[in-house]
Amino acid sequence: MDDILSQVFDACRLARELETSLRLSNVPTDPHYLLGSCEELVGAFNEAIRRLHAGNLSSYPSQMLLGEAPAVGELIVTTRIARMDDGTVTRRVPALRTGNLEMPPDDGYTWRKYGQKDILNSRFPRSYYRCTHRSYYGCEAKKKVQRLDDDPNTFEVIYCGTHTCQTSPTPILIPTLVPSAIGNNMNDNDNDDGGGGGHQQGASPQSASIQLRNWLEGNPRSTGTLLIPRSGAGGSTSRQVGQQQGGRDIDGSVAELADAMFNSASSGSSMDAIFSPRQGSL
DNA sequence: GACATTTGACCTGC
DNA sequence: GCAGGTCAAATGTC
Repeated sequence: MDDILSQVFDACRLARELETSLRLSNVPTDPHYLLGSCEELVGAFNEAIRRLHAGNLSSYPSQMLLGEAPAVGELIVTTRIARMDDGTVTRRVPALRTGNLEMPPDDGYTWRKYGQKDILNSRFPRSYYRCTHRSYYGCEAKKKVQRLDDDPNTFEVIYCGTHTCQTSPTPILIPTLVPSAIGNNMNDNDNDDGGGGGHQQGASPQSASIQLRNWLEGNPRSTGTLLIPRSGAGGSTSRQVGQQQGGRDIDGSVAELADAMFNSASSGSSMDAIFSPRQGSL
């Protein structure tokens, strides 16, 4: 398994190198260079996928293999979901092995941490988050995140309230670096929330993240399987998606692009144009 | 400067 | 009184 992780890390490293290269470049990027870089990226991820399908899936923790068999290109994180009478939803989310174990896998929303509390008889503190857009949209969504005592690699995430920020009529502008990986899904979601899914700040990865989240919620809700749209290896370490400062995150991270590409695969989106759709080989 | 996290203090319900 | 949840000032990051 380590070699697979190494391969994934390598692919992420390539993505970051490309990102850095693009950021440092003040001149229009050579299409041939871009093509070569993207092909190298895709090749690296494909290699990781190939190795995963070469029989290594059995090394996953059993809880990550619940539900349907993964499609090619899918980043699989399976959760156990419990819906309470009071409207709260509790999810047990395995920490991504390639990510920061101190952080729960991103769920596509943008959260602002407002408190942390040591809980009686718990080894790990509980963190309290509210939607970043509370002040703008009055979004009352909150979540509590706590690592399990008996399984520090698993987070218990308790969602309270629903997001209202996504219903803003403001159209989403996708970062230029993410032209199609998100766009296909965006159309799907426009049907779901009335052309919404809108968010502030125009073209930001945050918007892309919300789009991903919208798609994700529309997909696996009945299966108890949650596809976390982003791995810790893809970018942020101490922050979650989009929690960079306003305007500054306009540079779509190539690593995020890679993640978006990865996670878009199962919906038959543009990922299919990159990775062969459900290649059947497993 | 704007917005993030941290963390001790405060509030509330049991 | 205690534990969980929230507030808000201090501080950090970009």
